[in-house]
Amino acid sequence: MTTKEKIMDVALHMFSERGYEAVSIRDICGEVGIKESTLYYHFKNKKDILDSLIEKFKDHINGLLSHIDEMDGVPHKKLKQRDVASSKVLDTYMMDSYLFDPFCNLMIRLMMIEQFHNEEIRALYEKTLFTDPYNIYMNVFKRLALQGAFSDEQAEQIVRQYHAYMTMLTFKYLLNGELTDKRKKAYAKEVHNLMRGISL
Amino acid sequence: MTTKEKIMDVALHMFSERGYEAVSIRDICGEVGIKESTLYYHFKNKKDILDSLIEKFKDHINGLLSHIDEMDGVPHKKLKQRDVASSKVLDTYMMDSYLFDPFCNLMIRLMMIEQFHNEEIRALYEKTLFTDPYNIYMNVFKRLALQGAFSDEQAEQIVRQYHAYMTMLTFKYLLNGELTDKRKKAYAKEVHNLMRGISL
DNA sequence: CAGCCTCTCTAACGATTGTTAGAAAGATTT
DNA sequence: AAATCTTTCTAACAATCGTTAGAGAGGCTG
Repeated sequence: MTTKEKIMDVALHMFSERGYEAVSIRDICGEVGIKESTLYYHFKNKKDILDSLIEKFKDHINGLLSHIDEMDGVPHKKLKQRDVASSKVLDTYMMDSYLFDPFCNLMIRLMMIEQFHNEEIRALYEKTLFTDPYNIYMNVFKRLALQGAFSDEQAEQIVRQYHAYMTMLTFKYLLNGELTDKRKKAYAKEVHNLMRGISL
Repeated sequence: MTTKEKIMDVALHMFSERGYEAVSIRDICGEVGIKESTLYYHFKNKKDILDSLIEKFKDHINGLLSHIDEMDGVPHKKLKQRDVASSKVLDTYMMDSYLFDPFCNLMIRLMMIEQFHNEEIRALYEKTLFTDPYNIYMNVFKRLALQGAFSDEQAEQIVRQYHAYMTMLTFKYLLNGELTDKRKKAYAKEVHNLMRGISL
C-alpha cells in the first residue's frame, strides 16, 4: 500500500467514526506514521482527502452497477426463482460486494454523518442507499415476472416490501455501531427469514 | 425562552447538522448573542450541553411512552381496526409527537451522527429508532388481535412488515437532508399508501 | 443604603488547528 | 559522478479551540 493509499485508508476509518471535522491532520498522520508536511505532498488540503474518497467510492459503485448491468444483459443465463429465493443473486451484489464490503460500509457511514450539511454527499447518499438498491431489486423481480413467475403488479408489490425490509435491516445491523461479525450474522439471518416469508 | 434554553436550542440545531465536534462554543454564542463566558455560567463545559440535550430527550420520550401506556391501559376505549388502518392512533404518537416533532427529529439526527463513537448514544439511538417503535406497533396490533381482528401470528407478521416500512420511510424522508414540508408530505403519502396496501 | 444574588461582560491563557517554506534523504537518469 | 526527480523531514505561521479569572451591571432583601 502506498503512502497515499494508507492516508486515505486511515482517514476513512477516522472520518466514518468521528466525522470529517472532528479528525485532525495530525490524528491521521500520527496513525499513518508520517509528518504533516508529507500529507500535504500527496493532498493539496484536508478537503482533498475527503473529495478523493468520494471519487474513489463513485468509481467503485459504478463498477458494481455496470457489472450488474452486464449480468442483466445475458439472456441465456436465466434467473431462476430459486436463485432469488435463496438470495444467491442479490446477496452477492448487495451484501458481499457492497454492504459488507469494508470500504463501502465505511463510506456509507461517512455519508450518513456528512449528508446533513453537504448537498453533494446527500445526493450520493440517497442514490446509494435508496434509489440504486430499489432499481436493482426492481430489475431482478421484473425479469422474474417476464419469465411468468408472477405478474408485473405482483413484482412491484414484492419489490416495495423487499426494499423496505432490506433498508431497515441495513440501518439496524450494518450501520449501527461497529460492523462486527455478530451484526453481519444477525443481518444475514433476518434476510434469510425474510426470503422464506416473502410471498413469491 | 431563557438564555439556557436558547443555548440548548441553538446547539441542537448546529450539532444535528454539523456534528458535536465541528461546532465551536463561539459558533453557538455568536448565534445566541452572548459571550463565551456567559455560556460557561450555564454549562460547566461543552460536553455538558450535549449531556443536557440527551437528558432532555430521554425525559421527553419517556413522557411519550408513558402516555401510550396509559392509552393501552384504558380498555373501554377500544381500538377499532379502522383507527389503525386510517393511521389515527399510530400517526399521532409516531409522526406528530415524535418523527415530525422538531426537537425529536433533530435529536435523532444528532444521535445518527454521534452513535459511531459513543456507546451511550448508540444504545439510545437503537432503542429510539428500532426497539421502541417495534414494541409500540406490536402492542397496538396484538390488541387488535385480541379483539379477533386476526390471529396472533398474523399480527406478528403484519408488525414486522409495518415496522420495516415505517423505518425505511423514516430514514428516506425524515432523516435525509433538511426536514421540509415537502419531505413530510412525501412521507405521509407513502404511509397512507402503505395503510391501504397492508394485508389486514 | 449596604449587602447579596444572578447574570453578563472584558480579556486573556495554553493547546490545537490547517497549512507552508525550505532543507535533507533516496532513488533514478544522464 | 553529477544532475534530476520523488518523497519525507524540521520548524514554524496565524487562526481558532475550550476554558477561566475577575470585574461590572441589575435586581432583590436586610
